[in-house]
Amino acid sequence: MSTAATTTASKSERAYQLLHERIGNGQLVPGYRLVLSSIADELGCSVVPVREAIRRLEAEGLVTFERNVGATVASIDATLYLHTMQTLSIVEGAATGLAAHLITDEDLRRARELNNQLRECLENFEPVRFTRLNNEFHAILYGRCPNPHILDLVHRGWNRLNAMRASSFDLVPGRARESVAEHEGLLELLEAKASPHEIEMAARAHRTGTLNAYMAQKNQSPSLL
Amino acid sequence: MSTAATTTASKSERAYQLLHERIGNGQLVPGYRLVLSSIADELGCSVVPVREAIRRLEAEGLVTFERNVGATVASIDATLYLHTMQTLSIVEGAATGLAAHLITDEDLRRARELNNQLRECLENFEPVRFTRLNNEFHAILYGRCPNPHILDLVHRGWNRLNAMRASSFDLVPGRARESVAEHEGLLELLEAKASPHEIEMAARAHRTGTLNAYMAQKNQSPSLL
DNA sequence: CCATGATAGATCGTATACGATTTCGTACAT
DNA sequence: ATGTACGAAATCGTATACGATCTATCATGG
Repeated sequence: MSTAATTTASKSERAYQLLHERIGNGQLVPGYRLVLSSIADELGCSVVPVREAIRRLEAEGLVTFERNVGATVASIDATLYLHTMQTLSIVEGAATGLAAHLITDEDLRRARELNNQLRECLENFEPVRFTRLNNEFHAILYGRCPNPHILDLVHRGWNRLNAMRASSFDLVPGRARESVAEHEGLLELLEAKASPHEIEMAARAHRTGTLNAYMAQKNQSPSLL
Repeated sequence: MSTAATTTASKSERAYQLLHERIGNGQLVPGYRLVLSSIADELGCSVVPVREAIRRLEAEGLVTFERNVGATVASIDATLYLHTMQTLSIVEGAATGLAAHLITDEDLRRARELNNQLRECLENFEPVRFTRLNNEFHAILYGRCPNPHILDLVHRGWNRLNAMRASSFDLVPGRARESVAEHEGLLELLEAKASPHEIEMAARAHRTGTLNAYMAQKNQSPSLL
C-alpha cells in the first residue's frame, strides 16, 4: 500500500538506524552516555527495542556496553583508530582484489569521473563533499566483490572509521591530495588488468597511506603497516 | 564468594553460550528451528534474554532470523562455505602475517610439537582430536597478532566454519595429510624469519588449500581463490 | 580535613502480558 | 481431486512492571 520505503520496519530497527546515523554523522560524540529510557522516550517506544538496537551497535563496535552501568558511544583512541584502519585496509584491499576481474569499463569511467570531482573538492575546499565522493569512489572499486561476507566487513570498517572521523580525527589536509593521486594509480592498475594480488596490495597500501612507497619499491614485499 | 567461574553471568549470556556451543559441536544441525519460548523453558528464564542471545548469534552468522517467523540454525550451502573459507583465509592470513615478528621460539616449539601430534592423529585416525589440535596450532601462529579486531574476525570465521564442519562438511581425508605438510612449510617460513607478506600469503594459501601451488610458483602472484 | 560507610537515586536485567503477524490445517466450492 | 478461503494455533514484537546492581551523595568518625 505504501509507495514509500518500508513503513513496516520494526521499532528496534528504527532505533538502530537512528542511533547509527547519529553516531555516523557526529551528532553523538564519543563518550556520550546512551540511556535506554531516554532514547525510548524520544522514539516513543519502550526500552526493549532500544536495548536490542544498542546491543547491535555494540557488536559493530560503535558503542561500548557495561553491565548494569549503561552504554556510551565508543571513545576514540589512537590505537583503536590504527587497528580499525589496519583492519579496513586488509579487508578492503581483499575486496578490491577480488572485485578487480569483475569490474566493468563503465565502473572505471564513473570512478575516474568521481576522482576528477575529488580534485575539484580539493581546490574549492569542500571536505564534506570530498568524504562522500571518496566513499563512492571506493565503493565502486570493491563493489563487485562476489563475497558478501567480505563486503560486510568492509562496510563495518567504514562505519567505525566514519564514526571516528566525524568526531575528532578529520582528514589530514595533505593526505587528501596524496589520496587523489593514489586513486589515479589504482585506476591505472585496474585498466591495465594487473593481477588481483597486485591490485589488492595497492588498495591496501592506499589505505595505509603508503602506496607511493609501495610503487617505488614494489619488487620488495611491502610491510603491512 | 564463589570460587567457581563467574556465577554472575547474565542469563542472555548463558543462553548465548549454550546455543553457541550446541551449534558449534553439531547438536543443533543447520535448518533446526529455534523457538524462543522452548529455549526459555529449557533454560528456566523468559524469552527476552533468549531473544537477545539469538540476535547475537545472527550477527555472527550462525543463525538466520526472519521477522515474525523465527530463527533457524544457518543452513549450509557450498557457496556460503566457500565465502566463509575465503574470508577466513584472508583475515587469518593477515593475522598470521602481523603476528609473525612477535612469535617466540617457545611458540614455534609448541607449534611444532602440535604438528607432530597431528601426524599421530592421522595415523591413528582421530578426526576429533585432529580438529582440536589443528585449532590450537593455528591459534599459536596468529595468536600474537596485536590487532584485536583482526583476531576477532578470525574467531568469528572459525566459529562459522566450525558450525559447518560439525554438521555436514567434514574433513576431506586426503586434505588433512596435505594440511600437516603445509604446516611444516609455514613453520619453516616462520623460523627462517621470512617477510610478513610472504608469511601472510603462505597462511592464506594454506587455508585455500593451495600452498603447494603457491610454493611451486611463488614468483608469480597467487590468485585469491 | 580526609576516610569510610550508609542511604537514595538512577539505570540496567528480566519476567510477564498482550497485540500483531504468520503458518498450518480444514472445510468448501469448483 | 484440486484450489481457495477461512479460522485456529503458534510464534514473534513490544509494553509494562519490578527486582538487581551500580553510582553518587552525604553524614559520621578519625
